Amino acid sequence: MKQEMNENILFDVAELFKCFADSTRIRILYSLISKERNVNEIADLLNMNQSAISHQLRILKDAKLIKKRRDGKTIYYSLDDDHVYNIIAQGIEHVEE
Amino acid sequence: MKQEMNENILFDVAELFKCFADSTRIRILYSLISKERNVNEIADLLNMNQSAISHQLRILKDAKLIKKRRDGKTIYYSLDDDHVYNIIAQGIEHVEE
DNA sequence: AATACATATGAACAAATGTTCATATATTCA
DNA sequence: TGAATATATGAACATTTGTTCATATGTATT
Repeated sequence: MKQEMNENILFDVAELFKCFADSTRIRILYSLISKERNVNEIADLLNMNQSAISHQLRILKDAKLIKKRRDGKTIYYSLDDDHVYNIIAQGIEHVEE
Repeated sequence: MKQEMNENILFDVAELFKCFADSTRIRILYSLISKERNVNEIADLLNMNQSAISHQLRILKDAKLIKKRRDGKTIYYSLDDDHVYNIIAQGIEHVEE
């Protein structure tokens, strides 16, 4: 990590971490570590309504943290990036100390 | 990372990431990677007023991401944890792709 | 003790954010 | 084509959040 850092990059990093900074979104991401899931499955798992989950999935998708795949009526979401797992793992390590 | 995850832990992880999810705070943390700094130094560096920085330092302190050391009138802040560096580094890696 | 310097804090305000509700879009199947 | 299922979206609302302003606290120096 170089000494002089572009302000814009740190701004983007903050934007990225916003995705991990909400318990709904982080539970969604965590649930996708083991396997891909569709929207209603996630909603059931988190015991939240489908609309709330859809809104959050869009945020995660825009941030390129997850990707989608359609199979008939169903849309499956999965993690899109290795960093996602690593960042969550670091976070868990920190809070578990 | 184990399969069944305590909901509370993920909640705490989200709380942790909130610290990294604001550009003021992440610029503060980034500025502390190279060396400890006092409050006014940080305020000058980020071109923000002293009060705003103090408020954010308190949040970072409460989250145990930074620690303080008094030397006379001056209080020096520094990073309190290895994970801080690692989490920021992962974040930068992701956005730089 | 009085002044100056460094930092912290509380209240107020504006801006950003997450959820809900109602409804729209897309796909499948009878 | 029409009904059923799965997902997406926009508006509204309440809550949270970050900054500013004024002021308080703590320390050193004269």
